[in-house]
Amino acid sequence: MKKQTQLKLLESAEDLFWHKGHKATSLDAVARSAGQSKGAVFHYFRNKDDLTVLTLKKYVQEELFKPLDDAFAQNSNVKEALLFWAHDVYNRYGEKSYTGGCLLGNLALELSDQNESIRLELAKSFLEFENLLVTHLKNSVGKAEILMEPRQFARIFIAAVQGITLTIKVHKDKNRAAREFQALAEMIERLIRG
Amino acid sequence: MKKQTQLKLLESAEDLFWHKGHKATSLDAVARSAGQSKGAVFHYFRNKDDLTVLTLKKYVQEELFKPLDDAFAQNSNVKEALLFWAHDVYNRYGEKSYTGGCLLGNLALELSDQNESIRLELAKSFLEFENLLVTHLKNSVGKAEILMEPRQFARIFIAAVQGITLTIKVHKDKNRAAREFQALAEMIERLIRG
DNA sequence: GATGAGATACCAACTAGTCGGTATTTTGTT
DNA sequence: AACAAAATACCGACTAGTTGGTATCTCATC
Repeated sequence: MKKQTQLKLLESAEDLFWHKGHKATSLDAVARSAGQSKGAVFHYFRNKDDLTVLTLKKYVQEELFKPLDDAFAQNSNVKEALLFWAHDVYNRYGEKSYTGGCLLGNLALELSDQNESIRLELAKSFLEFENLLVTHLKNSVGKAEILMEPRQFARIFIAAVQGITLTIKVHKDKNRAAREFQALAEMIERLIRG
Repeated sequence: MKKQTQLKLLESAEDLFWHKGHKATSLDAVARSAGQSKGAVFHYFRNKDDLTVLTLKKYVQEELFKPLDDAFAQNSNVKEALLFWAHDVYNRYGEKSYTGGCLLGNLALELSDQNESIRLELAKSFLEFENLLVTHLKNSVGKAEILMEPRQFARIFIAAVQGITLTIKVHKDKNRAAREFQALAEMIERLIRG
C-alpha cells in the first residue's frame, strides 16, 4: 500500500491546492480527501512546504511539460504546434468549467512573496518551461519564421497564456474564453510569418 | 476622526492584501497595522468581504485607471502611450522590489473560485479596465495603426501585462524584469504600425 | 444624557505540527 | 520454512496558536 497512499495524498494535494489555493487547503483536508489520516501526511512529507514542492513538480511534469512536448511532436510547423497547444489548453480548461487555472501560476502568485524556498522552486519551474519552449521553437523553425528572438517570443507567449488563464478564471464565460484564445491566435499569427 | 480612521483601515487592508494575500491577511493585522482595534474594523465594514470589495475599488481607481488615463493624456500617439504606461508600471514595480504585483490579479486568482460575489466585482473591474483601454485606443488612433481589432488587442495586451507581472514576481530579478518588459515592447512594436 | 467612535473581551471553529501507540511488512538467522 | 527482530505504515487525540465574528464596554462630544 506504500506508493499507493503517497500517490493518493499527492493527487489530493494537487487537486486542493489547484482549486482552493495553498493557504486555504488544510492538511486535514488533504488527508480526508485521500481517505487517509493526518498521520499519513506527516509520515510521507516533512511538512506542508515539502508536500507543496513535490506536488508542484508532479504538476509541472504532467500538466505543462508533457502537453507541450506532445504538441510539438504532432506538429512540425511552429505556428501549428503553438495553435494546437493553445487549443488543447482551451479544451482542458473548458472541461473544468474554467476553475483552477494554472497551478504553477496560482502558487507563484500566492507564495512568491511569502516563502523564499518555494519561490525558488517556482522560479525554476518557470525557467524550465521557458527553456523547453525555446528548444522546441528553435528545433522546428523550418517552414515558419518567428519575427522575434525565440526567447523573447517565448517570454511574451508564456506571459500572455498566464494572463489569459487568469482573465478566463475571473469571467468564467465560454464566449469570453473563446475570444481570449482567439486574441492569442491573432497574436501568434502576427508574430510568426508563413 | 471618522473618515480618517476608515481611510487608514482601507490603506492598511490594501497594503496587506496586496503583499500578503487575502486569506493570509487577518482582520486583526489590518487593525493593528492601521493603529486601530478590531472593533473599528467592524464598525466601518460589515465583514471581510465588504472590506475586500471596498479595498478593491479604491485600488482599481488609483493604481490602474488613473495611471492609464495619465499615460494617454501625456501621449497622443497610441504606441507611445502604451510604452509610456509600461515604463511607468515597470518603474513602480521596481521601487517595490518586485513584490505584490497587481492586487486585482492577485485577488482574482485567489478568490475567483472561492467567493462568487467577490468574483463578480473582480470581473467588473477587469471589464472596466478593458473598456477604458479600448476607449483610449480608439480615441488616439491617428498617427499609428493597430494591426488588430482594438478590443482583441486590449485583451492580449492586458493578459500579457498580467503574465509579465506574475513572472517578475516569481523571479524578483531586475535584469529579468527588464527583459520581460522589453519583450512586451517588441510585441507592441509588431502589433502597431507607424 | 444621548449618540456614536472605538476598545476590550470573548467564542467556536480551524490551523500546522507532535506524539504515543498499533498493525503490517520486511529482513536476518537458523 | 520458521520465527524473531526491526523497520515501516498508519491512526487519531492532543497542543498551542490563529481566525472571523459578536457582544459589551468606555469615553468624548454634542
